[in-house]
Amino acid sequence: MSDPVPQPRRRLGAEERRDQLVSAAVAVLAAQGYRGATADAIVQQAGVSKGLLWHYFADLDDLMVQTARRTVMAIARSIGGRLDLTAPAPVVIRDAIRAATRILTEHRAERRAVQEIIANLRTPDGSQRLSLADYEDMFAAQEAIFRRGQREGDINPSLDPRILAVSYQAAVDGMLDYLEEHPDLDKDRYAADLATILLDGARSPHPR
Amino acid sequence: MSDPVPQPRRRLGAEERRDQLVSAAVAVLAAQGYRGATADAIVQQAGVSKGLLWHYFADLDDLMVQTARRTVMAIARSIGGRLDLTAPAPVVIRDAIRAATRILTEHRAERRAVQEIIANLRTPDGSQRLSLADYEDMFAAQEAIFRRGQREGDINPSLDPRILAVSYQAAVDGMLDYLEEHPDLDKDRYAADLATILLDGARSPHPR
DNA sequence: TTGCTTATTGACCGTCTAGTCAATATTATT
DNA sequence: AATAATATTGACTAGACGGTCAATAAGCAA
Repeated sequence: MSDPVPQPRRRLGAEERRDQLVSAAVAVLAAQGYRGATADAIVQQAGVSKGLLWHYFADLDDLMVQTARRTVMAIARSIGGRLDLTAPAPVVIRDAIRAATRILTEHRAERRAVQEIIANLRTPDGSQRLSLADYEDMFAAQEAIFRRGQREGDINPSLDPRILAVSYQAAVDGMLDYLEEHPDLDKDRYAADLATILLDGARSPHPR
Repeated sequence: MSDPVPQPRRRLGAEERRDQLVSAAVAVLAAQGYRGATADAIVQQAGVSKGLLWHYFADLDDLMVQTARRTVMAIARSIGGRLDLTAPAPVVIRDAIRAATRILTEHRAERRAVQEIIANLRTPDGSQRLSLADYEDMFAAQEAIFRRGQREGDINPSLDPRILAVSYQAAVDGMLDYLEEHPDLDKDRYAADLATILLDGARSPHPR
C-alpha cells in the first residue's frame, strides 16, 4: 500500500533482460500452466512493461521456444556433469536416473515449465506437435548409451535401444510427477528402485 | 458453393446430443490441441450452433471434464474386458500392456484428447492441476494387481507397488507417443518387448 | 554538456473467445 | 388442430489477450 516513490528505471543489457524474462516465463508456467502464461502475466512477474517483451522476443511462441531451449540445455548440462561417461553403460544409466531424479526434483519449476511448453507447442496451424532439437539431442544421447551397453554385452541386444531410451525417460518422468504429488515419499529410494527395475529388465536375456 | 436448401433441423435427445458434442470435442482436441479446442471449433465440428453447447454443458471446463471422463471410462472398459483377472499377476500385467497398446493405438484421437485435457485442466484459479477420479481408479486397479503379484510371490515384494504402477503406465504412454511418430515400427513387437523389460525388472529379486 | 543510441514505457487496437438471451422450430400430447 | 414443452438458433456482449507504436528516459561517447 505504498509505492509513490517511482523507482528510477534501470537499463539492462539485452542478454540479462532476456534471461530475466525467460525466468519469469518459467515461474508463471510452473505456477499457472500454459493457459495462465499470458504475455501480461509474464511481464508482470518480471516487473516490466509489455512493450519490452516484444522488443526481445518476436512473439509468444518465440518466448516459449527459447524458454524451453534454455531450460532444457541448462538441465541437461547439469545432469550430464554428474556422469562419468567412461563407466560401463549400466553404471551410467543408474547414475543418470539418480542424477535426473535429484536435479529435476530440485528444479520443479523448470521441469514443469518445459513440460507445459512441450505439451502445448504446435505448428502455427495447430495441427501438429512441435519437437525441440535440444530435447531430441538428449534423447539421442540416452539411446547411444544403451547401444554401447549392447555392444559391450551389458544390455540385452534383442531390445531396440530407442524403445529403451523412450520408456526409461517416460518412467522417470512419470515417477517424478507422482513424487511431486506425494512429497512424503523417499525420492532417492524410489529413484534407486526404478533404476533397479529398469536395469534388471534391460539386462536379463529373459529366459522363458 | 451451393447451400440454398436449408436442411430441416433435427431434434436429438439430450444424451445423444451430449455424446455427439463429446465426440466433436475429442476430434478437435486430437487435431488441434487444447488451445485449438475452442467452443466455436467444437460446435462447428459437431455442425451445431454455439448456443446449444451451453444448453448441455455449463462451461468449457465442464465439457472437457465430461469428455475426459467418458473417454477414459470407455477405454478402461475396453482394456479391462480383454483381461482375465483370475490369471497370475505377471500374465495379467503382460496382457494389460499388450491390450493397452493395441486399443490405444486404435484410438489415437481418444488417447490424445485425454492427454490434452489432463495436461491442461486446472483449478479455476489456475494454480493447481486437476486429477480425474476415473483416471485415479484405473491407476488403483493397476496397483492392486502388483500387490497381488507380491502376495503370490511373483513380484519382488521390496518394490513399492505404487511406483511400479506409475512407472509402467508412464512407460507405456511414452512408448505409444514414440510409436505414433514412427508408424513404421512394429507395435506388437514393442509392446511385447516393453512387457518383458518391465516384468523382468519387477520379478527378479535383483541380486547384487 | 551535448548528442547519440537504444532500452523502456504506457496507451492503444483489432481480434478472438466464452458465454448470454430472446426468438424460433420441432416433436410429443391431447 | 391446438397446445405445451423443449431443442435449437443466431445475433450479441464483455472481456481478455497478443501485439503495435510513438514518445521518453537511461547510459555512453565526444
